Parts: sequence; C-alpha cells; structure tokens
Amino acid sequence: MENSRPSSKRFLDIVADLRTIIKEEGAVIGDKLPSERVLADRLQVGRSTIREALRSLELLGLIETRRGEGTFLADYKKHQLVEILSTFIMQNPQSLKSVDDTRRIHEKAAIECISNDPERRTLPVWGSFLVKLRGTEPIIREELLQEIVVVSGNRLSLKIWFLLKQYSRVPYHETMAEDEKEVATNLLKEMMNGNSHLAVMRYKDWLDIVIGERRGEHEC
Amino acid sequence: MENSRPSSKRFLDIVADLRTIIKEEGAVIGDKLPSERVLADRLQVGRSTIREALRSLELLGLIETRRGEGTFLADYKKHQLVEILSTFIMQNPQSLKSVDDTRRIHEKAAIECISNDPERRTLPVWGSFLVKLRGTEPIIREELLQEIVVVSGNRLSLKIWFLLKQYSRVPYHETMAEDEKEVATNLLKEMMNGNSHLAVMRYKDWLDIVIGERRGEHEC
DNA sequence: ATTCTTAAGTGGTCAGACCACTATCCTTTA
DNA sequence: TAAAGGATAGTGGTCTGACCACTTAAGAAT
Repeated sequence: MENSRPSSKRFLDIVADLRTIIKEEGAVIGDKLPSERVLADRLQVGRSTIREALRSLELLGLIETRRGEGTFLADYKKHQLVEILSTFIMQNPQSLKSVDDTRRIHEKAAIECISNDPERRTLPVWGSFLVKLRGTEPIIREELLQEIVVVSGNRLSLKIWFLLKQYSRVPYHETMAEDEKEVATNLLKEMMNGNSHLAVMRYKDWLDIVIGERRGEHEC
Repeated sequence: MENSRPSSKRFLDIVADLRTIIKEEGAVIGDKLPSERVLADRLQVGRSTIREALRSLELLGLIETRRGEGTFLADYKKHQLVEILSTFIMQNPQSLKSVDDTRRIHEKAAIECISNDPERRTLPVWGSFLVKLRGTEPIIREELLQEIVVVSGNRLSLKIWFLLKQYSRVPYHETMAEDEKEVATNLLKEMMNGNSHLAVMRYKDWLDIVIGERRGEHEC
C-alpha cells in the first residue's frame, strides 16, 4: 500500500501515509496520533524518518506536539501559513507601506463585502456600535475595524489582517476622537444601507483623520 | 547569538537560524547551502535536528535537496506545497473558498490601484497585451493577472497572491478561450481609461467565465 | 481518602554507522 | 594528447540505540 513507488524522499511518503492513517482512523482536531515509535514500527521505517515527516507537518501547523504527552491533530484553520512566510519569504519588511496598504486592502474588501450582503449589513452589532459612537465612552479604533473584518467571514483574510495589524505603524490601539466618531458613524450608516461605494469613501475619510497626510496618492 | 531563549522546540530555532545564515550569506535562489554536517557543527546541534528543520523547509518548498549534491535554495514561487495542504488543510471547502476569495481581493485591489494611477495605467505593457489578445497565440490566464498584481507595486500583496495562486482551485495555468479574450480586452481598456469601477466589473465578468457558477452570491 | 513515589510512555536530541548517489581527480587506455 | 575508466571524497537518506526532560497514571505509603 504505502509501497507504491517509493520516492527518493521517504519522509514525503510518510507524510502521505500519515494522511491515510489520519483519514482511516477518522481522527478529528485535537485527537491524539500514534506515538512516533508506534508509527515507525507500523510503517516499517526508522523513528528519525517519522520525525522528519512529523516536524514538517508541525511547521505547517497541521499537528501539534507536546513533550511527554504525544502528537495531536491541530486546528488547521489557524494554519501558520502566513506566519512562516512572513518570517521567511517576506524578509524585507523595509516597506512598511506595503504592510499598511495590504491591510487597507483587506479592510476595504471587508467593508464592501458586508455592504453587499443583506444579511451581514443588517446585523444588530452595527446598531450597537452606532449607540456606542453616540455615547461618551472611549472607543478603541481597532474595535470597529476588527468587527468588520471578522463579520466579513473570510477567515484567511482575518488571519492576514491580524498579522498585518501587528506590523502596522497606524495607531490602532488609540481611542477615537470626536470628529473621528462622526466619520465612523457615517461609515456604518452607509454600510448598513448597502451603499458600498459611499461606505468605502467614508472609510477613506476615516483614514485621512487617523493618518493625516496621504490624500490624492494612488491608493494601493 | 542563536542561543537567545531556546524554545522547547530546538528545530524551530534551527529554522530561524537557517534564515539568518541564508540572509547573512546573501544566498540567492539556486545557491548551495552548507551541508548538513557542517550546519550541525556550526550550530552545535545534532545532524538529525538539522535535518528536521531542513525537511520542514523542504516540505514548504523553500529549499531543494539533491542526494549526493547538496541542499539548495529553491524557487518558492513554483514548488508544490499545494499538494500537501490541499490534502490536509484544504479538505474543508470553507478554507478553499477563503483562499479563492482572498486571492480575488488582491486582484481586485490591484486593478483599482492601476486604474487610479495615471502612470501605471498608461504603461506600454497594457498595449502589448491588447495586441496579444487580438492575435491567435495562446495566452495563459495568469500572465495577465500576474502582470496586474506586479504592476500594482505592492510587493507584499504580490507575495500573498503568488502563494494563494498555488492553493487555488482556479485553473490559472490554462489558456484563454476566445470569448475570454474579449472580456480581458475590455478589462484592460477600462483600466487604461482610468475607470476603476468598470474595470472591476469586467474583472468579475472574467471570473464568471473562468469559474462558471457563482454569480449573485455576496462577493467577499 | 489523601499524598507521595515510582514506573511507563512520550517527544527531544544526539552520536555513530551504513547506504546510495554525485562530482571530481587521476590513472589507465587508445 | 585525448578519451575512457575507476577510485575517492563529499553529500543527502536512513537506521539504530541510547540518553534526557516531561507527563501521566498506577501503586505504595501515610
């Protein structure tokens, strides 16, 4: 079975075999996998080969290992995909602008998504935000944007957004000023009305307030 | 240096150390890395630990190993971790949709960016594409989109797009049909005219052709 | 019944030994 | 001289066995 065409890279076969085992045993997220020694015996390979395969899957975020306990199926919805590449491929974070621009791309897309979806744009959470914006309580900037990106429903986009937020120079953790609240209110209203175009314009107004400069530049 | 806070997973530290070595030596794609035995000696760890790290990076497609020759920096743009994640992570159709949606977010943003930038939208490369689209030569789908994302100038967005393209189920490597060429032509024209709104609409027309279904859904 | 000790099981790491393969140098040969 | 061939060193691929650090749970002592 696993002997079909043994490639020159045994550990790659093991990766495939592990997939088979997981599937056959119907393992669910959080379940414990057989120990390295058991796997080595069952697949008739050395333990080091098993480990090379497991470590690869671990770096991918597919499994999780705990010393003294065992190996477990990880929640691959939180794949470290982006993190790995952010530390390896994207070794040139010299362009903070790229980070900010990309973050805005996702924010803008989320706003449009919600505006165009009758269900999402009528969620009660937006009404709650409107009330809070009218009040005097301090509101952190990222609260609103995070809710927007979350509600848009694209988990990968959300993941990327969270990552970029960390690298961003935009002061997302600060509270909103009064005029800022007004712009945010307009943004929400346009979004709830399903007018994605105007909602995006209000979003850009808000950016102007937060950042100050940059208007008229190409907005990439 | 590499002894700063050794985590419980040594091989993860090694992964980081390898990144440092690659960076310091200014290694470029195709360059040869030090041998496993040399690395083990230099980083003061066992060879198996080095191998676990290297195998992880190999599965990610970041390096390439050839028995008898050595380990080389791979071209991450082409390698196939597609297969791995499509069999592990991407079993969940929800994840697949996230990938496709996110990829479209970046494509759409790039189109808007270029449309709104007088310099970028008048680049001679678009004229070349128009000519090619009029001709009978086969054109690969991703050629045009890749050029668009490249020209948009956001390197981070480009890297994310490259990554997502690998995971995507959309047949980007196929050639364009005749009616497809017409839509692409319209997309380019609107973009060159600076009409981002219409350009995006043509882009969505193109998506309809490529994928077939999905129209009227909320487009996130 | 509680606490403590112990043993078994697990992942983490290392060292050494082969094997298979590749490239290179160097001898042999035509 | 030039080509063919073979020995050799270096590389990744794999296995074995041995520790270590840690967790868990069974069992002993209180």
